[in-house]
Amino acid sequence: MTVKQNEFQTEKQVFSEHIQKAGLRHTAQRDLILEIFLRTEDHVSSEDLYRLVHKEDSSVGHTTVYRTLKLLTDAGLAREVRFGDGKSYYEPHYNLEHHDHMICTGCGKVVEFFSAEIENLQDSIAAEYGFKLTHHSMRILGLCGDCQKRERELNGAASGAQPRIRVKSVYS
Amino acid sequence: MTVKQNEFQTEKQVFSEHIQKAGLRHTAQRDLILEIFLRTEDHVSSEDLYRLVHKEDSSVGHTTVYRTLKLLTDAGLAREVRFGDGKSYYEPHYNLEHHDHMICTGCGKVVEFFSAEIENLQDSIAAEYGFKLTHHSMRILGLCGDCQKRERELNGAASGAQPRIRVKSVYS
DNA sequence: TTGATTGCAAAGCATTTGCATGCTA
DNA sequence: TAGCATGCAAATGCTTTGCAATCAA
Repeated sequence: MTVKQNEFQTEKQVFSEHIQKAGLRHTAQRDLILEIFLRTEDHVSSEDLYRLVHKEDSSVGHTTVYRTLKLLTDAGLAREVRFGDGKSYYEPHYNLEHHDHMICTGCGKVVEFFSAEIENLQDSIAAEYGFKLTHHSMRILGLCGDCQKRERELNGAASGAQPRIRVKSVYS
Repeated sequence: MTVKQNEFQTEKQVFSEHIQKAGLRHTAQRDLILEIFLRTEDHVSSEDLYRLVHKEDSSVGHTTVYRTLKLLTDAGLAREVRFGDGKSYYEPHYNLEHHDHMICTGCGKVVEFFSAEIENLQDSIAAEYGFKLTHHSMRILGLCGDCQKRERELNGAASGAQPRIRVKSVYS
């Protein structure tokens, strides 16, 4: 494969350790899937990742990608997010600052953001109810600037659903 | 049917108006589904609501419940929430103060809470990115007090997944 | 050698859709 | 009467599972 050997050393190590601790096995498929997953930006669905992996090694099946994404999530290397379309998306998680998502209902654009104040408030709310917070997800749905503009231009014409586009994320 | 006639007058009116404005039709099924939906507490899945409705009128089909829940959402009477198990849940929305959810990953208990500070922060974040916020959802996942206790008692025994129980909500 | 892992195909779910029939306006 | 609504059955789309073959340790 065409993958550089010394990228993502830490993540690979975390993965190896998780595999050993859990008594699982090291396989070429898992390596490849991890490697390609770590190179993704934004949020990949299992299907997205499957296609990427399949391009490099067409012997890897859908099922393995599904199973490996769960494994990566368990290992703390991936985070599962849902945007409300019924699918699961995954994003590399390790050593990444936690963030939340704002999604445009017009074009599907996803903006990632982080707010320390909101994080703190979530902690105190959890504490208030005696919960030990493990993680959380927050989604803000709205219309992005472009879509507001487009809506003003169409003005009144039933705009219907725009094709769902996922653009490169914007970090705050 | 055994439904009291003067409950939920406002909601019924909102529904009627929505139906008229959209050029749709008034049917016995829609009335019954709305009526029963408004009497639910917590969050019902389409399946849950179907069973409740079916008990009163066994001629009502699954499909109609699905379609009516979407209609109620459009009319602003229902809110769709997802807890991450792949299903959609709905809760009566009209005239209810907005709230978010905290979910116990041990027993599935759902606590509803509201934080004005978080609401405000969400507004400013949306504004910062030029979004016109329409709605949002926030889920906090963690272990509730009881499950923490149970975990401490089992202490080390692989606890596995507890049966998923949905308890009556706690309002803040 | 042992048993975890894989990929295929099939099964499971929740949800949606096609279509003939029924019913509202 | 026109055409929206209904309910059934079938289709869809994502995810999971059963299983025989494969492969890591």
